[in-house]
Amino acid sequence: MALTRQDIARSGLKLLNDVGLNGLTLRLIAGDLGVKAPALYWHMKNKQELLDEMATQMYRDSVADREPPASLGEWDGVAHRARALRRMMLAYRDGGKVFAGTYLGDMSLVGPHPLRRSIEAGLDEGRASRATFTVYCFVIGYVIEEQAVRPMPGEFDERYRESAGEAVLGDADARFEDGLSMVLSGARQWLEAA
Amino acid sequence: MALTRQDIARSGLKLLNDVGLNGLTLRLIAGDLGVKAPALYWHMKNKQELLDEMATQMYRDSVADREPPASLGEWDGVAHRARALRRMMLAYRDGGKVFAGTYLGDMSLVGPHPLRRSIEAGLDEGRASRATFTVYCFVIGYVIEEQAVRPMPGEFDERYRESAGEAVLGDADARFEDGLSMVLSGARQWLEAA
DNA sequence: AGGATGCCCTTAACATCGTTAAGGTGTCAA
DNA sequence: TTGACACCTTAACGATGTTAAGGGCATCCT
Repeated sequence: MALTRQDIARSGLKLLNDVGLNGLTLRLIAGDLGVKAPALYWHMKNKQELLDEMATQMYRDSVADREPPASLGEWDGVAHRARALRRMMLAYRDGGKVFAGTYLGDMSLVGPHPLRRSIEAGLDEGRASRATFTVYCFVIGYVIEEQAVRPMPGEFDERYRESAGEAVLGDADARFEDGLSMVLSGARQWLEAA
Repeated sequence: MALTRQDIARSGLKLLNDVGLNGLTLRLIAGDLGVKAPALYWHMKNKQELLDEMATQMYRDSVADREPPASLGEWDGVAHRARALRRMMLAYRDGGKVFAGTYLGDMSLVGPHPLRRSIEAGLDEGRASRATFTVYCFVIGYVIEEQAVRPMPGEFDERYRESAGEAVLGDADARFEDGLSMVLSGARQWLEAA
């Protein structure tokens, strides 16, 4: 059967864990799909488009994981999504670099605003977006730094052994929770002071 | 006169604004320095080491700009450094991607802890580091997203025109100040609740 | 039925990239 | 004078992203 852009993106994501972003080549992906490299150019116009599709695909695959239980309050939902976003990127080697700053093809994946209920109740939507965007930026930045030190869970870039401080070396999950709670409470209070 | 690692890094940073990270080639840098590409391998063992040196150099060049006036309080100093960190990355096309997650060669450039006075007065240093690291992550994440939409000040990636929200499209400086004030107050309160 | 029309892929090739091997030129010390 | 070392060149390698040209195979029109 004919290839689809999603097939290609999935193959790219699968291989990412083995070879990393630098080792990810069109010929490798094509080989994995039982096809020659130029065939990919029927489905996408260059490699950047493949990377964008990979980012879109990893976002798509994690949409269910990201959706918070309906029982959660809005801000617990924001925290839930932030953790899911981190999990998503950590699932792939260089996942942060692949996802950060790449163009998301299918914008409908983003879904309704996490603070939709408050917005319907009168909260300024622009301010609400700025607040959640701040949380988003923190997650992106944290994971990129995290993956620089730990390319994969369990691995460790030894160069950081003595130069980096405890804030980046210690238990990464706990450090993330610390930062997240700072950002969340800061964003929340910023919104309430209006 | 003989080349130095700093010469090479500076040339790389200068060319970055013209050709971007993807267009940055060893032969291009070598040509700019009046030298052939393999000459660079006398000074560094591969291209990644060049990128690390570039990150180190841009950090080095901005150290004066980052130092807050002595009159400022500690948290105003943290804000001052965060703004300087953003300016540093925005000064180069793809500056965020170059700097984020690259290994900083000269760790002495980081300087003393921004909250040094409070630490000497009894503040837990580990917690203080986690707080400032959170601010750092936000700045990194924000600038990466910012430069994805605006490769250079004044330019604009048109693909984002209709898909992205106001939080990323509007006045980037003002949006950064919003996010920064959220993160700062959140971090500060997290520290004080100990 | 038969020929044209697209879709999806292949083979071949290109320029350019990071990188290595080997060797040259200069300088400075013994 | 000779040797060693620092710094660079020339030549070349394999691999990469990308393009050009064409082939097989289904589908639809007449």
